[in-house]
Amino acid sequence: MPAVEREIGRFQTFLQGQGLKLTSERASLVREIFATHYHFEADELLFKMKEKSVKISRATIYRTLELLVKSGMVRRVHLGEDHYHYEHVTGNSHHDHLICTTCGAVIEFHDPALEARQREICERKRFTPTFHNLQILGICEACSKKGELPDAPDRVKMIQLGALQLRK
Amino acid sequence: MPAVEREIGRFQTFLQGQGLKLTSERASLVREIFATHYHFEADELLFKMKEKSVKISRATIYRTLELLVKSGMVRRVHLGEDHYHYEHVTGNSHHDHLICTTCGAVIEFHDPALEARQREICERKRFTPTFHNLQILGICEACSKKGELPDAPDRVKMIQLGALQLRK
DNA sequence: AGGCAGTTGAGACTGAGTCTCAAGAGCAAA
DNA sequence: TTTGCTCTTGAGACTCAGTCTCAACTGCCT
Repeated sequence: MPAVEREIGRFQTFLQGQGLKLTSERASLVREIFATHYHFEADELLFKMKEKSVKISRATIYRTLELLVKSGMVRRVHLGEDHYHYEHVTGNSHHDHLICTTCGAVIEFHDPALEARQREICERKRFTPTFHNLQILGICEACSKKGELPDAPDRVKMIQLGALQLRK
Repeated sequence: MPAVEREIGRFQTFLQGQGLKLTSERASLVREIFATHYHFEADELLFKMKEKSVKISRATIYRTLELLVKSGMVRRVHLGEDHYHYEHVTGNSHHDHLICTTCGAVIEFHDPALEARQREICERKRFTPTFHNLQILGICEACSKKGELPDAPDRVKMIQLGALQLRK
């Protein structure tokens, strides 16, 4: 009765509607995605499958992810990185992200008032929204308690530059 | 007198603070960015400079963009594409984006109520925000009137082709 | 003049993501 | 059973934005 099997069923229904088939590769991917991951990257998935000795190629992973995104079961999100992350969608719980620039933690939240306000803005601009994507970057509670600063390497560099100027 | 020259001055001040210099390459880039562009891509900039016979390398463009981002004069934004876009920051006018998935139009908006709500959310999660990034994808007024369907990335493709020719 | 940090362009490199192509699987009609 | 068709797959070539390296150059300081 695991929920994962239900997700595989949902995917199969979607595929059939498109005249496509649920293959063993596709099923393993759905199983992997819905069993353990929350936010993940395509290559991470490739690695995990290889670890489990499930033979599946990079191309198939990307192709399946595309199908999953089309089916609405998986979402592509930006997490402030220079490449995509994915997350599975359970039910219809849309949410947005707080991203800690110090430790990389990702905190999810959902706020109906925020969504309502966005809809108002769209109406005012006569824009028909289909999807949105909000990331708030900053420092999480744990990191601010530790007093850590974001972007440490830059700071170090600036201090070094400062020292050089002083010497001169 | 032109605002552009003031921006160059601002950049120079920033650079000096870091023990760096305002070179002619850096000045031309700032001039280009603040004169005409709003949202732009790095390769687009490379193309424009070549068009104007200003000799400047890809590496220098990326390096200068990085400095401009550090200085706070330019912002890196995601516009729903798979690579970065940049926008210059005038004053401190933060804004977010409505992005038409049919024609690629980008509509800016600023909504204090939305920002206030975001601050409330952060407070509740004890998260210290430094920056946020909101894109709402959908269909703009003109396109919904025309009844056009999303996903016609011709415009983007043309820019990529332009860049490709340049590259070699 | 010599030293030195900062800067540059050319081009090699990286790595996520895409595309191509030949081979295989499954199914349906003949 | 054979033929034909569509879907699917893996291997690996390819793309392209972005990064890195390195030798050459600049201009300032002593």
